[in-house]
Amino acid sequence: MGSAFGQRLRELRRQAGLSQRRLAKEVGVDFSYVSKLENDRLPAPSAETVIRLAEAIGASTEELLAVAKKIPGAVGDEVVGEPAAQRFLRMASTMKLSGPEWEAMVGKLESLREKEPSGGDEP
Amino acid sequence: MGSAFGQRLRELRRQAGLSQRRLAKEVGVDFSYVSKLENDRLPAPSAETVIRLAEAIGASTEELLAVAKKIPGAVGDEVVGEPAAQRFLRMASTMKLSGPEWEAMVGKLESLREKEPSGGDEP
DNA sequence: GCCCATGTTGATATATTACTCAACGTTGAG
DNA sequence: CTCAACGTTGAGTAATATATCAACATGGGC
Repeated sequence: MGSAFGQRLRELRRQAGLSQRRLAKEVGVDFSYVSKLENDRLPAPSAETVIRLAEAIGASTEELLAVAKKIPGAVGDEVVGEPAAQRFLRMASTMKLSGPEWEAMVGKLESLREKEPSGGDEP
Repeated sequence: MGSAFGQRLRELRRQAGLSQRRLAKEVGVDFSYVSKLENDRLPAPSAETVIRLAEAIGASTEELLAVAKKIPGAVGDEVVGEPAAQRFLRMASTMKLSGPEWEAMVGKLESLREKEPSGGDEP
């Protein structure tokens, strides 16, 4: 199982009509690096570089981060400070949550705060 | 902003009645490493070492992982492959979820699968 | 034929992570 | 005193992450 990152990057770059060199220049990396990424000769780049790549080719940062299996440092650092967050992640991992299930959890997250903050802590 | 990891590790180790050398031996690291960790002279260890430390001192792995701000590789790799998971994490991060809110999300996770699988398509 | 834009490859560089090793200081028991 | 267990410190190492640089190959346009 290759990382699939390279293949997807190549697809998206071509859809954007960019050469490797042009893309590389826009995101600020060496063009040969892009080539190696597309051929899976090197592991996926840092989350920050993945994000710049996604932006340059007009793709979803979340999709590209997902295929790269990277978490932006800021997000990770912010999230993991709570023991309950650790529990949540471990459970989600062992349950192997599907995409739709994750979507459902996003929905729960939204509803967490959009309902009246009247003071009660459980509905 | 010290990492707080060192202080907590020291507390827990003392509660467990272990010397630095004894603990180090049990988890398989050098004793001087434990000393530096407790004095915040070095950043928190890898998630795997944090877990072994927690086990050796009889503490909650989740608490120690949380103060170390580390995610076990297995968990991270499992979780981040879904774009929706990336969205979830980013939202959770910007919302700065509190402990109780994370607990609530754990509850949602549990209820996700314990309710009748009415249309089950796999045995 | 020559150029030049594109893509590929091998060797190498730099930073960070995650530690170890050797030496030194302190304190209480015998 | 001395020695033994405990703790602290400075320097160094090994592995991984994250790339760069120089060189080469290919195909289309003039």
